[in-house]
Amino acid sequence: MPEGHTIHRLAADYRERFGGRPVRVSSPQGKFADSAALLDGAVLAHTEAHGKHLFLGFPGEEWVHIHLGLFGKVNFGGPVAAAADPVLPPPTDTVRLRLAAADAYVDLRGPTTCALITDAEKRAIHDRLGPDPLRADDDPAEAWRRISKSRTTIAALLMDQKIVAGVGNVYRAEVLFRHGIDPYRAGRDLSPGEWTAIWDDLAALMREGVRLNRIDTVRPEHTPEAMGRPPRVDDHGGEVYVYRRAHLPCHICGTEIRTADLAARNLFWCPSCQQR
DNA sequence: GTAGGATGCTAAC
DNA sequence: TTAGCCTCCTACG
Repeated sequence: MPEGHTIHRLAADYRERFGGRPVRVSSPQGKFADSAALLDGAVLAHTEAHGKHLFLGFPGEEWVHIHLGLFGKVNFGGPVAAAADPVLPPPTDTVRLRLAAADAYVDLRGPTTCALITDAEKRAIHDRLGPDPLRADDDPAEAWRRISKSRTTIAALLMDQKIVAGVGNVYRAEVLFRHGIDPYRAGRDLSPGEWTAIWDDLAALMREGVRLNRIDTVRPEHTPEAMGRPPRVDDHGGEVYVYRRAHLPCHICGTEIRTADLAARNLFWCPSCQQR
């Protein structure tokens, strides 16, 4: 689940359900227990996302820094139904962080990072992240400065959070397909216009991802209905062109989708639609 | 029941 | 470049 759109969505969901209210803070799994005790009863004052990093702000410029990594999951819930005196279900023992109010809770499991940090430490995290297509004030030129000088492949550059924040393996594969760009092209071989188009498309796709809480990248004219084909089911919940479709025919040209290892991640692309 | 993978990242070699 | 971390789910016996 967790690419940047998930994290921005979580920032909004945490704010909507707990923002401005005092929250009970606990760490049933234990690894965040000391910090949870310090925060217990404090008001959740801010929530913010930058790329795949989530920040929960408490009074005194203290922040809970959360990074889901590959496995992290967040689960919102309410009281057990049909109880005369509504009670929240007890957390299971893998819950790293639970925030709870009288009528709602949110559980965090399996994150790479869940730590209490200072405002200065938070600033340092922002400083090492590139611009995020989902942050309105972020500047794509900052990313272009590095991409346009780099011999590294655009596929690797898009996954580098120092260069662009929030893009993961799905958006990487899909945006390159949508622009017909060979993933192995060097960053410096892209034109400024190509970069602008990629950035604008990422911003639009990821905004849609926040809204729907899933990744859909297939243009209306390429949906199965539009192309007169049987409906398809992508097993990660969204509709995509190439991600995890290795050896299946390309939706547009029928060529077999290829896959390869790139920087320890699976890359997917259509060798026919994505040339130059 | 078990193995293997997954939308991520970092430290160590 | 590799191992390691964190958890859950599916596929396969």
